[in-house]
Amino acid sequence: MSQIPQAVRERADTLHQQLDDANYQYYVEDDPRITDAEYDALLRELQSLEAEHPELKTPDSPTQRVGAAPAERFEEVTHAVPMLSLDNAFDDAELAAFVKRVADKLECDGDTLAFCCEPKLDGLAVALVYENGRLVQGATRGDGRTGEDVTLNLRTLRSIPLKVMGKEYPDLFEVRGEVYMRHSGFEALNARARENGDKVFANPRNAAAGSLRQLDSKIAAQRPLEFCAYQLVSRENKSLANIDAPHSEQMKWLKSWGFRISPLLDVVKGERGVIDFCHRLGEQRNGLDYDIDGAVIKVDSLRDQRELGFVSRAPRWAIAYKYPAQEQTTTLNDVVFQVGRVGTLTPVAKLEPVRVAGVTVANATLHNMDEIERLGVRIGDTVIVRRAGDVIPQIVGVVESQRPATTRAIEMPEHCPVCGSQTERLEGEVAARCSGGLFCPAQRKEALKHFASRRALDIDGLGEKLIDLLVEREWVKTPADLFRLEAERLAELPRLAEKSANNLVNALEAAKHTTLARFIYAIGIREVGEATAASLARHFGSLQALSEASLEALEAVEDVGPVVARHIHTFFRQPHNQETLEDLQGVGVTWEEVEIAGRPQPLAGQTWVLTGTLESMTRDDGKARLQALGAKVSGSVSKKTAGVVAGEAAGSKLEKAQNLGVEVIDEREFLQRLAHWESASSEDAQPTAPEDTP
DNA sequence: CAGCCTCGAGTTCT
DNA sequence: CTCGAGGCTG
Repeated sequence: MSQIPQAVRERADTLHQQLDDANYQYYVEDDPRITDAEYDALLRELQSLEAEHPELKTPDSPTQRVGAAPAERFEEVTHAVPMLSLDNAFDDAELAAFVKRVADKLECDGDTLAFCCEPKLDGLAVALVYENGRLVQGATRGDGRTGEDVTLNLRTLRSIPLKVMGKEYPDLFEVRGEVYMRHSGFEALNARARENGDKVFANPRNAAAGSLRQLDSKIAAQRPLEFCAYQLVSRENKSLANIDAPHSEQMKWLKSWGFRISPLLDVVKGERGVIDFCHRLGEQRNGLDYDIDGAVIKVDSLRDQRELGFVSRAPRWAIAYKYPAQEQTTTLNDVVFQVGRVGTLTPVAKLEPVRVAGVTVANATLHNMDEIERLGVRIGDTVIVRRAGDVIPQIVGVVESQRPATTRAIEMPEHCPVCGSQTERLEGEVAARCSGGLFCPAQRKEALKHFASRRALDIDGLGEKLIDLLVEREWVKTPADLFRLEAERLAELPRLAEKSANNLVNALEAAKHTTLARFIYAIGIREVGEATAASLARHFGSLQALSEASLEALEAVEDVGPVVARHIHTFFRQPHNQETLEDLQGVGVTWEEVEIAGRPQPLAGQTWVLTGTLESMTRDDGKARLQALGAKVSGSVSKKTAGVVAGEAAGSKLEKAQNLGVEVIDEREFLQRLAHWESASSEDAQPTAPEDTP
């Protein structure tokens, strides 16, 4: 010891202190004072000093957060004070009942009773034991009575003080809290894993759990784990005079000792205060950088806590308020393959029905075989289902620890489940397809649905169920057959009374007159959607010209390259397609071949994007009016976008527009500009030309 | 040839 | 809405 020069020792102490302070500022105060690079430089300097003088290397040195040699297994730890679970409350009424129960038992006024409230982080509970201010043990909750000794892993968390700050603390105490991962850290971790081809984690909670249970603490050290304290358990009190201080007071001590506590922690009064806190937190929830699954409400007074005591395994003085889960686990019962309009086979998960964020989910798409492989999911597995900001449920992961012995692999069928044709997976493509074409009833149904859909011929009253029926009875094989349906015959169908049969026939009659663009879209050429169909209609002006166009002529059209040109070219040269097209014209389907032209188009060359909900019109109406002014209307924002119209509840597109500095206007401004543009463009228009919007 | 921009296709539940 | 892939541009 004595060989170490005084200056070196002092420098080491300073570095030690600076690094501890930096961790405290970053993790406890949320207020980084130095950059990551500066932190690393200080850490490296201390490491080199310690390398030269190993005596400087104390267990509480910041350099010791890098992890130690891998362990064989975790030792079992018995918690001196059991880590109990909490009762749950799922709504306001249950919160109110909790407050009343407590007030009645204490024989006091519930309205003035103080409760300490904080978010319930979605992570793993751990207990840290400090002796003489130094971290000596950290353990998982386990079953509440015994857990696993994960001290080496926990030492690597920079938000856990290895030595507590200040001087006033008990000789022996325990801090309980949650180990969790922030979204930002989780995303970065998964991005790295994806690059290295490693397994990605389904959610921050699983990532935190997996990281904490790493036997190699060097790996744990590289995981962005954090700790947030929620309770002080004093085992021995020699230096603190008032260990009976309210819970909220004790949380302040923890903070002063260098622990992170929730910045959202609040002391409130009575039922009103508790309920308001939970509602406020619910509103903040989506904006947080970490997952919470609810709030924890505790009676603040420790004396009251003691008086209330416990019922079986849960304290009477606390309750966990749980938000409806956005994520649930359930069993994957089966996987079926659905056949899409162009024959794409999509694996659909059949789930044991489970309530997720308010609705019961029984089906979820698995997209394709790549996704199945990525998830590593098998039939019979327990899977994690989420309904995030998006409404559509997705399977985000597998709970491998709960895999039964009898799971079955998911395999792409060799034959189409509907028509029995061979399936094929083209080189370089993710999807597999049924090769049956329109011979396959599933593809025929989907093609007809597409034909009748709103953006195509818009046949009112011809829904999914009816199409299924018509195809199964073989009344309809091609779109042209639709127009030969008769009301009396339709009325024979179950659940289709005379009135609706007549309505349908009328709707079919009305749909016969359409535009060239809609017609091209409706016939369902591969890779030809709404936008491409409109381009083709503008460019060729008639179906005749389009059907005779050479590959070169097709490629000259905007948005059409070799692949799409090939699809179009082939389509018009298939005999059955030619027949159907002739047949359609034969049964009286007509369209305007000449597109509206000649009117000035003030927005020519501009691309606009509509997002959110508009009050005075639908998005489609807005789109049509913009298009009539010469604008292109697209679904995604880029730096080439001329402007974005943001209605109510606009989401990611609005954000992207703001990031890219694209002009964003609200509905009022949009209406004013429309009026202006439309009047400007109608000045020169012929007086007889009607507006194409009401 | 890479990277950006757009379009097409598929999707759940009430 | 999101993903994947086709088309276009620098």
